[in-house]
Amino acid sequence: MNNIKDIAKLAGVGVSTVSRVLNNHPDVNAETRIKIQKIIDSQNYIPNRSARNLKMTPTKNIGVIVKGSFNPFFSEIVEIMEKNITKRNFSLLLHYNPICDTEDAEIIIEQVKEKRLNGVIYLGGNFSKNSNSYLESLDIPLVLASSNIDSDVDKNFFSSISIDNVQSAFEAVDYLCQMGHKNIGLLSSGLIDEYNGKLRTIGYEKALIHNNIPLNHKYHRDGFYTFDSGYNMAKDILTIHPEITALFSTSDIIAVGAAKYILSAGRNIPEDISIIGFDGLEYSEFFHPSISSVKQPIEAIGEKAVELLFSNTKKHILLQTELITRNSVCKAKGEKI
Amino acid sequence: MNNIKDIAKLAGVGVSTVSRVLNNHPDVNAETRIKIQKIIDSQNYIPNRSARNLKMTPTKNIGVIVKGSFNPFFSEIVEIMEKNITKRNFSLLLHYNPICDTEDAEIIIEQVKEKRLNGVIYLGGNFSKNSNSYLESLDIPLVLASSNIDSDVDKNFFSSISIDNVQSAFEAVDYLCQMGHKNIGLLSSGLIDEYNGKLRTIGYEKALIHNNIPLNHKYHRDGFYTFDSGYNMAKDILTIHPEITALFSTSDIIAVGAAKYILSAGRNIPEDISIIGFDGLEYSEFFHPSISSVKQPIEAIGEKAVELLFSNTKKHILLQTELITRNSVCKAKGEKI
DNA sequence: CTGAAAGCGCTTACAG
DNA sequence: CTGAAAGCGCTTACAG
Repeated sequence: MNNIKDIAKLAGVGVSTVSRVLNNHPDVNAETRIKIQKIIDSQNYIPNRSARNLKMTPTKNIGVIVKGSFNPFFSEIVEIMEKNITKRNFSLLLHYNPICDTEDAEIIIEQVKEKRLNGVIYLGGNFSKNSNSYLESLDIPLVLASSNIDSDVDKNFFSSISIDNVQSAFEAVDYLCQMGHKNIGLLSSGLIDEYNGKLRTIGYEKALIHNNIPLNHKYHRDGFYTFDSGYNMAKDILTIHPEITALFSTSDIIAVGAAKYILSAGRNIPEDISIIGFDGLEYSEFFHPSISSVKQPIEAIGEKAVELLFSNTKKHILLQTELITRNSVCKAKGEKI
Repeated sequence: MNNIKDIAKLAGVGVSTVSRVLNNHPDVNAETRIKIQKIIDSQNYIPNRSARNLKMTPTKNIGVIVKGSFNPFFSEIVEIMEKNITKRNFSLLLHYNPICDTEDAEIIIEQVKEKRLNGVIYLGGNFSKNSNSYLESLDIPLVLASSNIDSDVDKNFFSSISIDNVQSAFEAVDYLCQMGHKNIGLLSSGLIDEYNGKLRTIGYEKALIHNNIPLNHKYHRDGFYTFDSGYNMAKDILTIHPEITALFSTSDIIAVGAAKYILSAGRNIPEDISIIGFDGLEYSEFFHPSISSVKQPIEAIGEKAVELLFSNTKKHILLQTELITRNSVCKAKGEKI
């Protein structure tokens, strides 16, 4: 595999001229350009990006770093960001940060150095006290979107955007209460996502209190973001507590797993058990019956994040969600319609 | 943000010594090492990976490049590869190649140069005649897994592993025939994945012929890998052809969308319509009723790909799939059990 | 319009 | 055990 010197030699020109052709600089003689381009093509020459990054002065690159790899929720947000970043004549450089034990804040610095970024949007991830020193040393704008930010993180060095987890969960559970449900189970993602799990649990509890329903910690299960986990949590809680008539789940995947258990056990949704999920993904819509869900404002997250990045101010925004009612919730038995 | 020179100056040592600490080289005085490490930590210094890549001689790096971003099917395969690569004391460097108009083969060269890879496994993607010159110039082992490889690609420069699409589809549709179905609709992903769509269509047709059922091209719909597409194709085909009693879908996502339509229309699965998906994903298992599916040999793909990479031979392997029967298929009406 | 040279931030023989 | 120097493959002023 050859480098720019080989190409220059083959073309009988200097490396600078080859570089100019590579980068579409205007001041190259037309014939020379064609000659060089032919050699580049025939050799299948591809410049080494590491060398390029090392030398190039930052040119309108926004890094979008996604924590975890296969999350359909983030995938849609990235698409929206792409549009909004390109609109401003910047490029989006996407990086997936696999779940590992390196600090998320550290990854940001690493990517900024490696790719000479002019700004970073980080999707997801966890930021704690340990992040502070990294974030402080960053000299370009940073926006954290849907990230878990501990209360001891210094918020002066970045902007952030997320949903009001407590309020969102409150609305969903309050709706269940208004439909007459009193024994409402909570299936949370607490084992894998303590942050969101906890906030949504608080919303759940607030809704019960608001409706004068005593809290019962036995109605709370913690699990993972998997169908399986939802299935098993539902099986467990509904077997032990047959008096439960509704389930609030902190994720659609968990809700689908739970719904699958309910139907498999020969019971009906919503007649026997009402259920609400969280995220508003297609999973829940295409389950049968379609599962009601708290829809995350995907578009707004994508747009606002880019807007914040370019705004030269540090802001921390909480977005509202929307409760999508589909066919998985009905009045509790004995309640009048 | 500082570089290795700054650290060296701060520590009062040469850059080489800092580099040695960074790379855990043994021959550094213990005290010096501690002193330098302290400064590295306090400065939150992170080496520039571009510079590193540029200089470092290749050291046991295997690149795994995934085409397209959010595919749960690939996600599991990557996990298995990770285990098998680490077992051999190599590291897996993951790269997601977003769908764009750059040749997949070109991306391989680019990544090899940028990251100094010792081998590449490419998951998915398309390889045509245009790929030949790139693949030829590659001087490290390459394995294409689940990729679409045109017949005019020169197979002497890489190994490959994929499933027997024709046979897999044949088995699924043959099973449908044996259950007495004669009017079998085909919902294919042909609009977005011509390659797999075509091969699975051939398997479908072979099965019908094998069972003396005349082909009817009106029973064939092409769409995308989305729930929505499956829903709409099912709606269309079942409305126009009420005589259809079974559906074969070339993807689980399409199958779930189709199943959702069937149930939404007030019809039953499998009593009114039988349905089989493809891939064996959790989507289909957790739908209610669980949808039968052609399961891809995920483990085998992951293991064999790594094995081939390290084997020093060029081989092209076709793996068998397994038809998982769940609750979405029954005998056609009028057929005796 | 073109080329020689400096330098991006590292690593690694080499000499000590 | 340590440091000065060369060089990875590019880009970009600079001089012509």
